[in-house]
Amino acid sequence: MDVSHILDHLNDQQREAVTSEKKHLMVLAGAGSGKTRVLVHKIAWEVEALRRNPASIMAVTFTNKAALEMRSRIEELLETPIMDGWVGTFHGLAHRMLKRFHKEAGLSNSFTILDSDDQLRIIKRISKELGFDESLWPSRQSQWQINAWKDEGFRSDSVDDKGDYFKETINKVYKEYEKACLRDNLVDFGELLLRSYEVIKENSLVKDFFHSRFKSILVDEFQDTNTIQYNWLLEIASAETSITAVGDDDQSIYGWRGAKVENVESFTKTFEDTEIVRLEQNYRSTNIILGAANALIENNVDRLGKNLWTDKLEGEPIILYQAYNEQDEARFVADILKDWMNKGEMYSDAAVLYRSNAQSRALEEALLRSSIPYRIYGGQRFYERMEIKNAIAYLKIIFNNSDNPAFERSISNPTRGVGEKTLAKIRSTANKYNISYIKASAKLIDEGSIGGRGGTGLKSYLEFIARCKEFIEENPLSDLMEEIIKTSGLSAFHGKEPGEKGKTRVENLEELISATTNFEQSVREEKTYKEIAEDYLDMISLDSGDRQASEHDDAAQLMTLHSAKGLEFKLVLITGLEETLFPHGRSMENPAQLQEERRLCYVGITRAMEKLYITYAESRRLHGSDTFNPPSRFIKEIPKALINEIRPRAQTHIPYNRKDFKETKLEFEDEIGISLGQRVLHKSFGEGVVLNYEGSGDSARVQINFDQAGTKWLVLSYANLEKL
DNA sequence: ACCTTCTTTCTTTTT
DNA sequence: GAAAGAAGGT
Repeated sequence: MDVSHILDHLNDQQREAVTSEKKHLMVLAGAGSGKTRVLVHKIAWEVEALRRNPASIMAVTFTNKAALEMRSRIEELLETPIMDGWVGTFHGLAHRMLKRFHKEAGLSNSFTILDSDDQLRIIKRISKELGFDESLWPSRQSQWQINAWKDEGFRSDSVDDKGDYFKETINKVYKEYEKACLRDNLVDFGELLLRSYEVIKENSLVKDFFHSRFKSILVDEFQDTNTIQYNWLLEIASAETSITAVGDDDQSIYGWRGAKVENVESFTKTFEDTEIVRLEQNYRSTNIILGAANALIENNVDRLGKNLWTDKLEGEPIILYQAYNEQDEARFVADILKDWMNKGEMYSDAAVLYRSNAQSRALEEALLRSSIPYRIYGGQRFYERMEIKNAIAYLKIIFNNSDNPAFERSISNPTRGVGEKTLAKIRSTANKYNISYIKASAKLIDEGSIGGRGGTGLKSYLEFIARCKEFIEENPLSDLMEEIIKTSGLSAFHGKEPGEKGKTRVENLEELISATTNFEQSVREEKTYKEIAEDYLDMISLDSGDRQASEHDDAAQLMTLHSAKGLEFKLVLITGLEETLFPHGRSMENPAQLQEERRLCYVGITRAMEKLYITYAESRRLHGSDTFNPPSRFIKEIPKALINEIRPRAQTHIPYNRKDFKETKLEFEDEIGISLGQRVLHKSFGEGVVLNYEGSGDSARVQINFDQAGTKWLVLSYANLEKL
């Protein structure tokens, strides 16, 4: 067969990667160097040149979106649909494995996937039952720690908590949480991976299945793998399996949620027969933009090393704008976008990036004022909305009696007189007889042990669920969905919430009905109504829907730097480059975290194809008070020659806040005797400049940027500062 | 069970 | 300054 078409449009490095004959392959793919291209072509190469069965290839990604894109690009290149291919996300593939081998995994065939909301609710209950004070031991924190342990591969009995009071305490919650999950057949996201890792490791039948089937595993965004994902991959691979890992250590920005860049290095060390290919030619950005990115990232140590180059034009200089405050910054952004459009460009080719979501408000207001259409990424996703989750809970309980979280959610939304007390009764009965909550409720009703409001409500609920079960035998999913939303009283319940909120909720519920209609129409095979509904539930359990609004309008894109990864835009504006904001204050002390911030900045810069703007504000209203932060250190790390700095125009543009600034400054000076910007001397930290303050009297604290020691908050009455 | 008021917190986010 | 969550009152 002629396979040249696979190699035709690749550069030397890309071709080297695709045709590499070593057993394993590590592709260090710089931003915009065509990494997905290599991944897709590598698969095509294995199928067409090496004559591998497509079913023997596994391709793993992190997001559903990436998996979908990879699949369709492979199909496009091979000109044939992949029928039984294991192309998907880590969690999706682990889920598939656990469904197939549920017996071996010690799960029932209808285990429930717990999202983080449900997980938190269960942890809260356990924490309470153990008598922990929520304010001392916040459940959120316990949840975080438990998930971190799972990501590291620890079960509660293997956690090393000896002598660590904090860990010992949370591990008590973990232990109970494990029990509860086991009893109710609940599997959280971390558990999908941990459990499937354990099964394949310990069960030879499962191991044989994977080892004999998969000859090649390809992993995207390898720098984002955490410990359990890495080990999971190593378990799935047999001694004969070749692994292709594609990643970029410079774009590792998820260390805070357990991702280990070190996996890149340990992979090449563990497997001797690994070819390392660097993709360094960038097809995206101008020379100037790339120069800035390269110079910035040079400041990180521990890099694997890589220097992007391009044969594109120099391009225009990067523009740096110093704004008075966040409003001025936003206005500037709006002006630039207007200009962009007036030059005949599309808004949708422009992105405005920021470090944290809170920054979007000022930008949105300015864009709204200038009537610039924008689309904002972030915020809640469709299947995470409360009203949607409530409706879905009904669907879940109809198809799975033992889905206790779905029972709890549906029984109390809408409220029907069944409160905490009745629920406690149901829970204890269920535990006593080892039955599901819904069976326990039926039992209690039959026994007549629940009377009054609770009894009536519970009874009609059970009848409703029973009716729905019959309904789906003869009717499509979308009709059932409509029945649930209308007849259960959910629509009315959410509709009477105050203000716009209630209206949107009802609209979303309507939207859910059409979502199910769409799903039905996309099903190709002959399936019963019931099967389609079950597929739908499976689909949404690992895909929380889109987070963006209407696709079609020509709108400027607003998003955090994190969500910009993997995207590209002709015009990029990175806003809020101020110390404490970006790099974020919480990451400034720790060198590893600071490097991650720098990589985040690198990701931001490398999103730009043609034109890059960087802005920062002298003063910014944050958490209700004005802050004055110096420009980000990242700005200084970009060579001056690549930057064109522009300052605000006429003084008349000075906004009101400027006045407030002076007033607070004066007040503060009167009271405390120190003003912002004042240089001071501290006994141990040396010289520094006052950046910010809060509080008054004895509790007043000042933030000082010391020349040597960095930025610190000090209580003024103890600091003994000397004015210089 | 529901509503109101107070307190607390304020990075990033996929599955 | 605002949103979310807890606590307390009806």
